Amino acid sequence: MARRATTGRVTIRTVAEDAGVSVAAVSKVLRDAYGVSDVLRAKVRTSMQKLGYRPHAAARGMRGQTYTLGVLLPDLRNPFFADIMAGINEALVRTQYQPLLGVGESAITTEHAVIDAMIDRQMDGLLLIAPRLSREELEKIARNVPVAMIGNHMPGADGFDTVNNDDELGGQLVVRHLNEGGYRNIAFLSLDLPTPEQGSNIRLREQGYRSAMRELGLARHIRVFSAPQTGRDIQVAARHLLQSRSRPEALFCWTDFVALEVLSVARELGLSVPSDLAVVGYDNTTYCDLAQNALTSIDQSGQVLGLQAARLLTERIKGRSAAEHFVITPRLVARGSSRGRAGDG
Amino acid sequence: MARRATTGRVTIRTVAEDAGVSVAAVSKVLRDAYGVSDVLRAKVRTSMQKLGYRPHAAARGMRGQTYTLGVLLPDLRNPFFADIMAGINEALVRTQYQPLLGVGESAITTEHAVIDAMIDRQMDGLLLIAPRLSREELEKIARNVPVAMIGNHMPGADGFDTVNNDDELGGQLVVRHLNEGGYRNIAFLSLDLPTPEQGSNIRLREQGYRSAMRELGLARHIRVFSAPQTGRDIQVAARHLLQSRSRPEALFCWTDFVALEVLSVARELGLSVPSDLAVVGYDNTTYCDLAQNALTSIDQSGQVLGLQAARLLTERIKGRSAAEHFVITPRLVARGSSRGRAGDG
DNA sequence: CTGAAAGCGCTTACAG
DNA sequence: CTGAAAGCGCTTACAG
Repeated sequence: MARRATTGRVTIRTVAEDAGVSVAAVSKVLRDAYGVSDVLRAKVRTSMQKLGYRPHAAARGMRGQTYTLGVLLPDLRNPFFADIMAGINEALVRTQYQPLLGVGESAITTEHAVIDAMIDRQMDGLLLIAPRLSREELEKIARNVPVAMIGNHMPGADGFDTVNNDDELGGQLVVRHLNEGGYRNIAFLSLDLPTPEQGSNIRLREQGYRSAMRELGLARHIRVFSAPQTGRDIQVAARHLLQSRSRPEALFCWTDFVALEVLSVARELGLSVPSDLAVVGYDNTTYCDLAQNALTSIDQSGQVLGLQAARLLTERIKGRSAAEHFVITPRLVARGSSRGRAGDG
Repeated sequence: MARRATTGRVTIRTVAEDAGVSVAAVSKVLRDAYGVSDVLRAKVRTSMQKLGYRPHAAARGMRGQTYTLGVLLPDLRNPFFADIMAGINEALVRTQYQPLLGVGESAITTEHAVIDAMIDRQMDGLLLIAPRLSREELEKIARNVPVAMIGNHMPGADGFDTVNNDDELGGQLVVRHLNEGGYRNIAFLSLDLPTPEQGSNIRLREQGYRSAMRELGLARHIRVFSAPQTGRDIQVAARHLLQSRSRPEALFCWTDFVALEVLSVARELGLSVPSDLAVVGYDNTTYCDLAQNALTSIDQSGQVLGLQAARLLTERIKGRSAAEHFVITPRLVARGSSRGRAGDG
């Protein structure tokens, strides 16, 4: 254990010796850098193959890149994030970059800890999915490391890129669809947030809901409720809402998971969907399609969001500094949960 | 950009100068290593705080540990993995270790790529969740890096630790429960695997199913079907099975997600659950509890599995070399989907 | 208990 | 196009 000089590890130097070239030359081949002849490159490649060389990421990280991208997820329960990851992987396949995920647990302190850990590990870029962090905090982080963000509108941000669907339009699509089905008394079920950020996607969905209601002359029916994050608490809030005298005819929930809980409570209360109550979600996750849910939802193309964000991030790592803000058009997928009011169809 | 000597980064050397001690001393404080006086330690801590020092993980990785644990997940769709992660985080909070996740996409080649990437980044240990890799491959990886595995029984493996629930018992619990509800013609719906590993948890659930059927004198009813991974394909297989003349009275599905698809198909076909057909899943994920599913399932305490595995892994990193194989007792959670046969209740 | 020095495996100017 | 040398920020024996 004394001196590890000949510990068996195949390093850039082993390869250099085997190929009969300098260490610097091997490094250049490794990085696909400019200034090596094809002959030399071929020799080095052969030696690498033969010796089973694997670059030591920590050593690379000391001087150059780590070829690691940090992806921050709010949680592991929402299957929507799987769509986003599929897009990220699609963008990164055939590149040298490896995505590694951290879970923020929807808590600002945990998010900070995870982001710090990623920066400490010299990750080349950060892809933040629906972070709770404020714009100031994000700008600060983006000064240290390239950042792209999904699921939070900050069109004015000039330190990092954003990729979103048009949440306001999404909210409008829902209201118009429900109105066509004969529903008038439509409420919005939002998330109970300690610090409601202005540009958050939830807030924009609500704005879309409000503006469409007004447009359709339904301003008097505008009502916004909110429920916490976890299953139990959602049920309590939903039960309270559905048992009240002023129960709405239709409930637009900010995300699918909440809508599924509402469907559950409606069934327990003996309400029939969609005649007594219409329910609409957001994200169009796989569960919407099950016959027992048949949940109408907004598809925001998670895979495209992920693909686009990963591309913007790698561009930024390569040097672009002007911020880009990409917005996708959402699409409503109608299912049984909003098929029409009793007596209207 | 020429020489970065004074680039502003706070390093161990900056701290040493500020505290008026040696670089080696700071390193020792950083690692909580033996052989520093309380006075020196206090001085160093103060300087670290004051300067906002953050250890450079890549540099640490060059010589010692990276304090990073790699967690390999098969996919991001199954909410069961969120329970496991909660346990992992619980075990790691207040330690220096940071878990970072990679997604294997249920494909051996991707799993290999992710594991290689983690090893290249000098992660201190790997926590593999239900990997597809063979025992030989796992033993080989475990020779390079400490490994703990969840969701795959390999009691004989002596190179790494395993943490599992007793899947065979789980399978037996399901059959006994269904039998008590008056079901006799009980089938098992397994996963279509290219290379079915012997000790895989799915295989053990099947064994439990078989042995319990025999025990109850139902050997003649033993039937094992299988379906692929993805939603669409599962539905096709389920539809075929439920439309056949020899439709079983009860279907035990290897995991909740498949059971939810079966419930969906049953509803589409106009079958009533549980009188025409009982359905049981495995993992007791949050969706089981929704009224529209009311899915009976086996709870294998994902959080405990994760907690235990993370503990074993850190022990192993600290030096233990004897393998440990931990097994948890599963528990059946009965819900409406298996309440009893028509005419029996 | 404390510190000077070597070295981990790369990348980066720089000189040839 | 090619290579020798310095250095990234730590940890690790080793000597004092």
